[in-house]
Amino acid sequence: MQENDIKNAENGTDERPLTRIQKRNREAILDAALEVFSAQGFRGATLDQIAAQAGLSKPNLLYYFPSKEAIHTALLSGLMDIWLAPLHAMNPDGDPRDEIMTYMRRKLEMSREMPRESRLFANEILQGAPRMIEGIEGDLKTLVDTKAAVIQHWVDAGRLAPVDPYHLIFSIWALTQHYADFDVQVRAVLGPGHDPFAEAGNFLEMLFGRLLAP
Amino acid sequence: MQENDIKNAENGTDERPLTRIQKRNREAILDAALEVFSAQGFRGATLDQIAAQAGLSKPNLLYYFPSKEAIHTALLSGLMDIWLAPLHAMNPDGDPRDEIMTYMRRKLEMSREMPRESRLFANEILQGAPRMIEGIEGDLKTLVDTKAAVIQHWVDAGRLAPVDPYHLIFSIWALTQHYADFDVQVRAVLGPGHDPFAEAGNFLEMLFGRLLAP
DNA sequence: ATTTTGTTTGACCGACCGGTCAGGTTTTAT
DNA sequence: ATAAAACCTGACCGGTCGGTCAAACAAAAT
Repeated sequence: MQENDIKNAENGTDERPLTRIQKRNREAILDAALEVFSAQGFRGATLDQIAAQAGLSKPNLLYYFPSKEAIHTALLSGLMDIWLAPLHAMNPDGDPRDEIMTYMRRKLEMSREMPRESRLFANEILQGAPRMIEGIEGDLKTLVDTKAAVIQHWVDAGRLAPVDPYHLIFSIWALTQHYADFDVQVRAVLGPGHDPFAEAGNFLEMLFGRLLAP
Repeated sequence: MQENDIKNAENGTDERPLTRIQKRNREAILDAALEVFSAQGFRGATLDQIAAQAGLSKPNLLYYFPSKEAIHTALLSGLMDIWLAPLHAMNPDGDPRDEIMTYMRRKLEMSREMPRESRLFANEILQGAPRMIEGIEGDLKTLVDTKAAVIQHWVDAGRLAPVDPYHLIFSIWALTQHYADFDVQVRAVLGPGHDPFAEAGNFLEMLFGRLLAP
């Protein structure tokens, strides 16, 4: 007989620890799926494309994930936390302008270093967020509500120019993610010899600097 | 015998004038295609969806347009002019701040009244603009270059706060289109009882007012 | 009234889609 | 060494994809 009831101490579900091969292939699949989903959207992407990108056969993909849907869900849920981290890090006890400027800088940095993730989210929301609306109405709204209240307190205390906290946050999202999501357009318009993200950094420093000045 | 060589005076191609039925059905198809393409992207959309939305049979679609690709192209080329119109209307002889604020207001108005068109463009650019890169590198870049030069002259003449003209235009695009493209997210975060576009109007008036103040 | 032209559709095609499965191969545990 | 477990694949399945076509139908011109 065989000891079979392995319990994972972290979550109580019965999961065996991942083998080297499982770890390597799951990562390869998720990376390939990020590449393809972010460039094609969910419906536009195919398992064959993802398999080819990952260097695996299609049946082998489905050995590690039960369905196309499951791969997509795994990507989105894994990314939600990463995406919210910079906003989560905004400190109510810090200096108002510093905190908001730091948040903006971190979001721009994420756009530069994780453009595929940004485009994955953009694709999903553009298409009505059918597989993400729960997380948006839940975790995301809760976090934004919390941080918007913090900003509102700063405004009420006269420590910040009077701005609508929600639309301030939206403006940071819009401006920073634009450089990842519309990268092709930005580069085509600017032409060669430009560093869009570096220029955006300077521009956004000035824009938000002026917006938040008392 | 029949007089058959009808020449269109406008472009020299031999096109008969459109029938009432042709006009009606072409419009129905393009409207349905806008609905579906903007919500699903090119690859994600199907001819059956478009046909159903238009109230026509699939073969009948292909009686009016030779292919899925042709419908998409017709939509994009028809929309490019509409999309560029507000920027085109920016008057070099007008008051700098008025001209830029008016441009921002028109873009926000377009986001409110033509969200499907905005999402169609967003989908295309997100996915690398494979069917639009020509127009972006051509007409769009040319127009932006021209207007950026105008803005730069305003800055050089001290009539406007010193801003990078290209990124000023990008910021207007990002902020106004965000409310159309990410409508689902914006509404989910704000919750019920909000008019996102009205609030955005107020917020952007203040934001660009402060940015452009001398 | 009839012929010509324009419009519409059901049936169908090959290609591709997500997903399955039996069986082979490699790795790991004993 | 060998048995068990984990890993991988070619062949295949039913459904959907974009697109075709012959034939029926409707509108307009004569």
